[in-house]
Amino acid sequence: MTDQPLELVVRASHEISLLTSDRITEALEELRLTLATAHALWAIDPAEPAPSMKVLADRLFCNAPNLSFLVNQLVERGYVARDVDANDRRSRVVVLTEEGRRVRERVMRVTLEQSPFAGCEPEELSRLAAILQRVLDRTGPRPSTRPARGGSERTG
Amino acid sequence: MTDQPLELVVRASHEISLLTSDRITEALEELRLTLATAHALWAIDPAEPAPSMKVLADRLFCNAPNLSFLVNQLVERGYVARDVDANDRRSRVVVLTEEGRRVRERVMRVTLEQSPFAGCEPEELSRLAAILQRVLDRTGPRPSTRPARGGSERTG
DNA sequence: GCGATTTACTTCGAGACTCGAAGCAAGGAC
DNA sequence: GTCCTTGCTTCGAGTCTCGAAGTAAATCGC
Repeated sequence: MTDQPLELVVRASHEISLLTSDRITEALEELRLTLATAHALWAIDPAEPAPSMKVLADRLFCNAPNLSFLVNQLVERGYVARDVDANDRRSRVVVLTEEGRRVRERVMRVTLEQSPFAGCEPEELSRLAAILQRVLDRTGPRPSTRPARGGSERTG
Repeated sequence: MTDQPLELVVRASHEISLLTSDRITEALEELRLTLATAHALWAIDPAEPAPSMKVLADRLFCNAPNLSFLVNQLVERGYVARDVDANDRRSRVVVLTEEGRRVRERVMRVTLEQSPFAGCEPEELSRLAAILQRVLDRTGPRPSTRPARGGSERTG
Protein backbone atom coordinates (compact mmCIF):
# COMPACT_ATOMS: atom_id res chain seq x y z
CA MET A 1 0.00 0.00 0.00
CA THR A 2 3.05 2.16 0.35
CA ASP A 3 3.54 1.93 -3.38
CA GLN A 4 1.25 4.63 -4.62
CA PRO A 5 3.26 6.96 -6.85
CA LEU A 6 2.25 10.17 -5.09
CA GLU A 7 3.67 8.98 -1.82
CA LEU A 8 6.82 7.77 -3.47
CA VAL A 9 7.29 11.07 -5.25
CA VAL A 10 6.72 13.19 -2.15
CA ARG A 11 9.06 11.09 -0.06
CA ALA A 12 11.74 10.86 -2.71
CA SER A 13 11.67 14.57 -3.35
CA HIS A 14 11.96 15.34 0.33
CA GLU A 15 14.70 12.79 0.81
CA ILE A 16 16.70 14.23 -2.06
CA SER A 17 16.45 17.70 -0.57
CA LEU A 18 17.63 16.49 2.80
CA LEU A 19 20.45 14.53 1.28
CA THR A 20 21.60 17.54 -0.65
CA SER A 21 21.45 19.74 2.44
CA ASP A 22 23.40 17.20 4.39
CA ARG A 23 26.10 17.00 1.73
CA ILE A 24 26.70 20.72 1.36
CA THR A 25 26.73 21.66 5.03
CA GLU A 26 30.46 21.19 5.40
CA ALA A 27 31.32 23.23 2.34
CA LEU A 28 29.00 25.98 3.55
CA GLU A 29 30.86 26.23 6.82
CA GLU A 30 34.00 27.20 4.96
CA LEU A 31 32.02 30.04 3.43
CA ARG A 32 30.75 31.00 6.89
CA LEU A 33 27.21 30.10 5.86
CA THR A 34 24.52 27.86 7.27
CA LEU A 35 21.74 26.25 5.27
CA ALA A 36 19.40 29.11 6.11
CA THR A 37 21.79 31.90 5.20
CA ALA A 38 22.98 30.07 2.10
CA HIS A 39 19.41 29.71 0.95
CA ALA A 40 18.83 33.41 1.49
CA LEU A 41 21.95 34.24 -0.48
CA TRP A 42 20.89 31.93 -3.29
CA ALA A 43 17.55 33.72 -3.50
CA ILE A 44 19.21 36.99 -4.51
CA ASP A 45 19.88 36.76 -8.22
CA PRO A 46 22.25 39.55 -9.27
CA ALA A 47 20.72 39.44 -12.74
CA GLU A 48 17.37 40.51 -11.35
CA PRO A 49 16.49 43.79 -9.67
CA ALA A 50 17.46 43.73 -6.01
CA PRO A 51 14.60 42.32 -3.93
CA SER A 52 13.08 44.09 -0.97
CA MET A 53 13.00 42.43 2.43
CA LYS A 54 9.36 41.61 1.90
CA VAL A 55 9.92 39.96 -1.48
CA LEU A 56 12.81 37.98 -0.11
CA ALA A 57 10.79 36.81 2.89
CA ASP A 58 8.09 35.55 0.55
CA ARG A 59 10.61 33.67 -1.54
CA LEU A 60 12.02 31.96 1.50
CA PHE A 61 8.65 31.19 3.10
CA CYS A 62 9.66 33.04 6.21
CA ASN A 63 8.37 36.09 8.05
CA ALA A 64 9.82 39.55 8.43
CA PRO A 65 11.65 39.15 11.73
CA ASN A 66 13.27 35.97 10.52
CA LEU A 67 14.42 37.59 7.31
CA SER A 68 15.85 40.52 9.24
CA PHE A 69 17.90 38.04 11.22
CA LEU A 70 19.14 36.22 8.11
CA VAL A 71 20.03 39.39 6.25
CA ASN A 72 21.88 40.62 9.32
CA GLN A 73 24.00 37.49 9.16
CA LEU A 74 24.79 38.11 5.52
CA VAL A 75 25.56 41.76 6.16
CA GLU A 76 27.94 40.87 8.99
CA ARG A 77 29.78 38.52 6.64
CA GLY A 78 29.99 41.20 3.98
CA TYR A 79 27.93 39.35 1.39
CA VAL A 80 25.02 41.79 1.07
CA ALA A 81 24.13 45.38 1.87
CA ARG A 82 20.84 47.07 2.59
CA ASP A 83 19.81 50.04 0.48
CA VAL A 84 16.81 52.25 0.95
CA ASP A 85 14.43 51.97 -1.98
CA ALA A 86 14.22 55.43 -3.53
CA ASN A 87 10.66 54.80 -4.67
CA ASP A 88 9.43 53.84 -1.22
CA ARG A 89 11.61 54.91 1.62
CA ARG A 90 10.04 52.37 3.98
CA SER A 91 11.39 49.58 1.86
CA ARG A 92 14.95 48.21 1.95
CA VAL A 93 16.42 46.34 -0.96
CA VAL A 94 19.06 43.71 -0.45
CA VAL A 95 22.05 44.02 -2.76
CA LEU A 96 24.86 41.53 -3.24
CA THR A 97 28.37 42.79 -2.65
CA GLU A 98 31.19 41.79 -4.97
CA GLU A 99 32.18 39.03 -2.57
CA GLY A 100 28.55 38.10 -2.11
CA ARG A 101 28.30 37.41 -5.82
CA ARG A 102 31.36 35.21 -5.74
CA VAL A 103 30.19 33.29 -2.69
CA ARG A 104 26.73 32.85 -4.15
CA GLU A 105 28.25 31.34 -7.27
CA ARG A 106 30.20 28.95 -5.13
CA VAL A 107 27.13 27.94 -3.13
CA MET A 108 25.26 27.19 -6.33
CA ARG A 109 28.11 25.27 -7.87
CA VAL A 110 28.62 23.11 -4.78
CA THR A 111 24.91 22.48 -4.43
CA LEU A 112 24.47 21.43 -8.04
CA GLU A 113 27.51 19.18 -7.86
CA GLN A 114 26.34 17.49 -4.69
CA SER A 115 22.74 17.07 -5.73
CA PRO A 116 21.71 13.50 -6.47
CA PHE A 117 20.18 14.98 -9.62
CA ALA A 118 23.70 15.64 -10.86
CA GLY A 119 23.89 11.97 -11.79
CA CYS A 120 21.03 12.20 -14.28
CA GLU A 121 21.45 11.90 -18.00
CA PRO A 122 20.77 15.18 -19.80
CA GLU A 123 17.71 13.72 -21.41
CA GLU A 124 16.31 12.50 -18.11
CA LEU A 125 17.05 15.86 -16.57
CA SER A 126 15.12 17.65 -19.28
CA ARG A 127 12.05 15.51 -18.77
CA LEU A 128 12.32 16.10 -15.04
CA ALA A 129 12.72 19.83 -15.51
CA ALA A 130 9.67 19.98 -17.73
CA ILE A 131 7.52 18.14 -15.23
CA LEU A 132 8.67 20.11 -12.20
CA GLN A 133 8.23 23.37 -14.02
CA ARG A 134 4.67 22.39 -14.82
CA VAL A 135 4.03 21.44 -11.20
CA LEU A 136 5.27 24.81 -9.99
CA ASP A 137 3.33 26.69 -12.61
CA ARG A 138 0.17 24.98 -11.48
CA THR A 139 0.66 26.08 -7.86
CA GLY A 140 0.20 29.66 -8.89
CA PRO A 141 2.93 32.19 -9.45
CA ARG A 142 5.36 32.50 -6.60
CA PRO A 143 7.21 35.71 -5.81
CA SER A 144 9.68 34.35 -8.30
CA THR A 145 12.91 32.68 -7.52
CA ARG A 146 12.62 31.68 -11.13
CA PRO A 147 11.59 34.56 -13.26
CA ALA A 148 9.42 32.97 -15.92
CA ARG A 149 11.42 32.73 -19.08
CA GLY A 150 8.84 33.85 -21.57
CA GLY A 151 7.58 36.03 -18.85
CA SER A 152 5.38 39.02 -18.60
CA GLU A 153 7.15 40.25 -15.54
CA ARG A 154 7.47 43.93 -15.27
CA THR A 155 10.20 44.13 -12.74
CA GLY A 156 10.82 47.81 -12.42
CA MET B 1 22.45 31.15 -18.03
CA THR B 2 20.02 30.31 -15.31
CA ASP B 3 18.26 27.98 -17.68
CA GLN B 4 20.32 24.83 -17.36
CA PRO B 5 18.00 21.97 -16.44
CA LEU B 6 20.02 20.80 -13.45
CA GLU B 7 19.66 24.13 -11.72
CA LEU B 8 15.99 24.31 -12.51
CA VAL B 9 15.43 20.82 -11.16
CA VAL B 10 17.35 21.40 -7.95
CA ARG B 11 15.60 24.67 -7.30
CA ALA B 12 12.16 23.41 -8.17
CA SER B 13 12.55 20.34 -6.02
CA HIS B 14 13.67 22.42 -3.06
CA GLU B 15 10.93 24.94 -3.60
CA ILE B 16 8.29 22.23 -3.70
CA SER B 17 9.57 20.79 -0.43
CA LEU B 18 9.46 24.17 1.24
CA LEU B 19 6.03 24.91 -0.08
CA THR B 20 4.73 21.61 1.21
CA SER B 21 6.29 22.21 4.62
CA ASP B 22 4.76 25.64 4.75
CA ARG B 23 1.33 24.33 3.88
CA ILE B 24 1.20 21.55 6.45
CA THR B 25 2.57 23.46 9.43
CA GLU B 26 -0.82 24.59 10.62
CA ALA B 27 -2.37 21.15 10.41
CA LEU B 28 0.59 19.72 12.30
CA GLU B 29 0.04 22.11 15.17
CA GLU B 30 -3.35 20.57 15.76
CA LEU B 31 -1.61 17.23 16.10
CA ARG B 32 0.90 18.79 18.51
CA LEU B 33 3.67 18.20 16.00
CA THR B 34 6.31 20.36 14.38
CA LEU B 35 7.95 19.68 11.05
CA ALA B 36 10.84 17.94 12.76
CA THR B 37 8.74 15.69 14.96
CA ALA B 38 6.30 14.97 12.15
CA HIS B 39 9.14 13.90 9.95
CA ALA B 40 10.43 11.61 12.66
CA LEU B 41 6.99 10.10 13.10
CA TRP B 42 6.66 9.60 9.35
CA ALA B 43 9.96 7.72 9.31
CA ILE B 44 8.57 4.98 11.54
CA ASP B 45 6.64 2.64 9.29
CA PRO B 46 4.51 0.31 11.41
CA ALA B 47 4.71 -2.28 8.62
CA GLU B 48 8.46 -2.54 9.08
CA PRO B 49 10.36 -3.80 12.11
CA ALA B 50 10.72 -1.06 14.71
CA PRO B 51 13.86 0.97 14.02
CA SER B 52 16.57 1.59 16.58
CA MET B 53 17.57 5.12 17.51
CA LYS B 54 20.61 4.79 15.32
CA VAL B 55 18.67 3.65 12.27
CA LEU B 56 16.16 6.41 12.75
CA ALA B 57 18.88 9.04 13.10
CA ASP B 58 20.40 7.88 9.82
CA ARG B 59 17.05 8.09 8.08
CA LEU B 60 16.53 11.64 9.28
CA PHE B 61 20.09 12.78 8.57
CA CYS B 62 20.51 13.82 12.17
CA ASN B 63 22.80 12.81 14.99
CA ALA B 64 22.13 10.87 18.15
CA PRO B 65 21.49 13.74 20.57
CA ASN B 66 19.09 15.33 18.16
CA LEU B 67 17.18 12.13 17.69
CA SER B 68 16.96 11.63 21.44
CA PHE B 69 15.37 15.04 21.64
CA LEU B 70 12.86 14.31 18.87
CA VAL B 71 11.89 10.93 20.24
CA ASN B 72 11.42 12.48 23.66
CA GLN B 73 8.92 14.86 22.11
CA LEU B 74 7.04 12.00 20.53
CA VAL B 75 7.09 10.00 23.76
CA GLU B 76 5.73 12.95 25.72
CA ARG B 77 2.88 13.20 23.26
CA GLY B 78 2.16 9.51 23.55
CA TYR B 79 2.91 8.70 19.92
CA VAL B 80 5.85 6.35 20.41
CA ALA B 81 7.50 4.27 23.10
CA ARG B 82 11.06 3.12 23.58
CA ASP B 83 11.76 -0.59 23.97
CA VAL B 84 15.03 -2.24 24.75
CA ASP B 85 16.18 -4.44 21.91
CA ALA B 86 16.40 -7.97 23.29
CA ASN B 87 19.19 -8.84 20.88
CA ASP B 88 21.36 -5.91 21.93
CA ARG B 89 20.52 -4.36 25.21
CA ARG B 90 22.40 -1.16 24.35
CA SER B 91 19.94 -0.49 21.59
CA ARG B 92 16.49 1.02 21.94
CA VAL B 93 13.83 0.50 19.32
CA VAL B 94 11.14 3.08 18.72
CA VAL B 95 7.63 1.68 18.54
CA LEU B 96 4.48 3.50 17.48
CA THR B 97 1.61 3.53 19.93
CA GLU B 98 -1.95 3.02 18.77
CA GLU B 99 -2.45 6.78 18.67
CA GLY B 100 0.92 7.22 17.05
CA ARG B 101 -0.21 5.05 14.16
CA ARG B 102 -3.35 7.10 13.73
CA VAL B 103 -1.52 10.41 13.91
CA ARG B 104 1.12 9.21 11.48
CA GLU B 105 -1.61 8.28 9.01
CA ARG B 106 -3.03 11.74 9.36
CA VAL B 107 0.33 13.40 8.84
CA MET B 108 0.85 11.43 5.67
CA ARG B 109 -2.62 12.11 4.35
CA VAL B 110 -2.35 15.86 4.96
CA THR B 111 1.11 16.00 3.44
CA LEU B 112 0.12 14.15 0.30
CA GLU B 113 -2.98 16.29 -0.10
CA GLN B 114 -1.04 19.52 0.31
CA SER B 115 1.85 18.57 -1.90
CA PRO B 116 2.01 20.40 -5.22
CA PHE B 117 2.56 16.93 -6.68
CA ALA B 118 -1.03 16.13 -5.77
CA GLY B 119 -2.08 18.09 -8.84
CA CYS B 120 -0.27 15.78 -11.23
CA GLU B 121 -1.98 13.46 -13.64
CA PRO B 122 -1.50 9.79 -12.71
CA GLU B 123 0.53 9.25 -15.81
CA GLU B 124 2.80 12.19 -15.07
CA LEU B 125 3.17 11.01 -11.51
CA SER B 126 4.27 7.59 -12.65
CA ARG B 127 6.96 9.00 -14.88
CA LEU B 128 8.11 11.22 -12.03
CA ALA B 129 8.13 8.33 -9.60
CA ALA B 130 10.20 6.23 -11.96
CA ILE B 131 12.81 8.94 -12.41
CA LEU B 132 13.07 9.84 -8.73
CA GLN B 133 13.33 6.22 -7.75
CA ARG B 134 16.19 5.81 -10.18
CA VAL B 135 17.90 8.90 -8.79
CA LEU B 136 17.67 7.58 -5.25
CA ASP B 137 18.84 4.14 -6.26
CA ARG B 138 21.91 5.65 -7.83
CA THR B 139 22.88 7.47 -4.64
CA GLY B 140 23.49 4.19 -2.94
CA PRO B 141 21.13 2.42 -0.58
CA ARG B 142 19.92 4.53 2.29
CA PRO B 143 19.03 3.11 5.68
CA SER B 144 15.67 2.63 4.11
CA THR B 145 12.66 4.76 4.52
CA ARG B 146 11.62 2.84 1.48
CA PRO B 147 12.44 -0.77 1.84
CA ALA B 148 13.33 -1.90 -1.66
CA ARG B 149 10.34 -3.62 -3.04
CA GLY B 150 12.05 -6.54 -4.63
CA GLY B 151 14.43 -6.36 -1.78
CA SER B 152 16.99 -8.60 -0.23
CA GLU B 153 16.61 -7.06 3.19
CA ARG B 154 17.21 -9.33 6.04
CA THR B 155 15.63 -7.37 8.79
CA GLY B 156 16.02 -9.64 11.77
C1' DG C 1 37.52 -14.53 33.07
C1' DC C 2 39.05 -9.63 32.73
C1' DG C 3 40.54 -5.18 31.14
C1' DA C 4 40.59 -2.18 26.94
C1' DT C 5 38.01 -0.69 23.21
C1' DT C 6 33.90 0.12 20.65
C1' DT C 7 29.05 0.96 20.12
C1' DA C 8 24.31 2.83 21.34
C1' DC C 9 22.33 6.04 23.73
C1' DT C 10 21.53 10.11 26.96
C1' DT C 11 22.40 14.54 29.22
C1' DC C 12 24.14 19.05 29.13
C1' DG C 13 25.30 23.49 27.38
C1' DA C 14 25.70 26.58 23.54
C1' DG C 15 24.51 28.30 19.11
C1' DA C 16 21.23 28.81 15.26
C1' DC C 17 16.54 29.34 13.64
C1' DT C 18 11.80 30.85 13.87
C1' DC C 19 7.99 33.22 15.41
C1' DG C 20 4.54 36.63 17.69
C1' DA C 21 4.20 41.02 19.92
C1' DA C 22 5.44 45.60 20.06
C1' DG C 23 7.47 49.65 18.17
C1' DC C 24 9.04 53.04 14.51
C1' DA C 25 9.01 55.47 10.17
C1' DA C 26 7.05 56.34 5.63
C1' DG C 27 3.11 56.25 2.49
C1' DG C 28 -1.84 56.86 1.44
C1' DA C 29 -6.79 58.28 2.25
C1' DC C 30 -9.46 61.86 3.40
C1' DG D 1 -3.27 67.40 9.68
C1' DT D 2 -5.20 62.80 11.43
C1' DC D 3 -5.95 58.05 10.88
C1' DC D 4 -4.83 53.79 8.89
C1' DT D 5 -1.80 50.77 6.46
C1' DT D 6 2.64 48.97 5.09
C1' DG D 7 7.68 47.65 5.50
C1' DC D 8 10.92 46.84 8.58
C1' DT D 9 13.31 46.15 13.13
C1' DT D 10 13.87 44.78 17.98
C1' DC D 11 12.85 41.84 21.69
C1' DG D 12 11.78 37.66 24.11
C1' DA D 13 10.51 32.91 24.00
C1' DG D 14 10.40 28.43 22.09
C1' DT D 15 12.38 24.96 18.94
C1' DC D 16 16.06 22.63 16.63
C1' DT D 17 20.76 21.08 16.17
C1' DC D 18 25.18 19.98 17.48
C1' DG D 19 29.69 18.72 20.09
C1' DA D 20 31.46 17.20 24.46
C1' DA D 21 31.08 14.28 28.16
C1' DG D 22 29.05 10.45 30.55
C1' DT D 23 26.72 5.61 31.18
C1' DA D 24 25.80 0.94 30.00
C1' DA D 25 26.23 -3.06 27.11
C1' DA D 26 28.83 -5.65 23.67
C1' DT D 27 33.15 -7.15 21.69
C1' DC D 28 38.06 -7.97 21.36
C1' DG D 29 42.54 -9.71 22.90
C1' DC D 30 44.61 -12.36 25.91
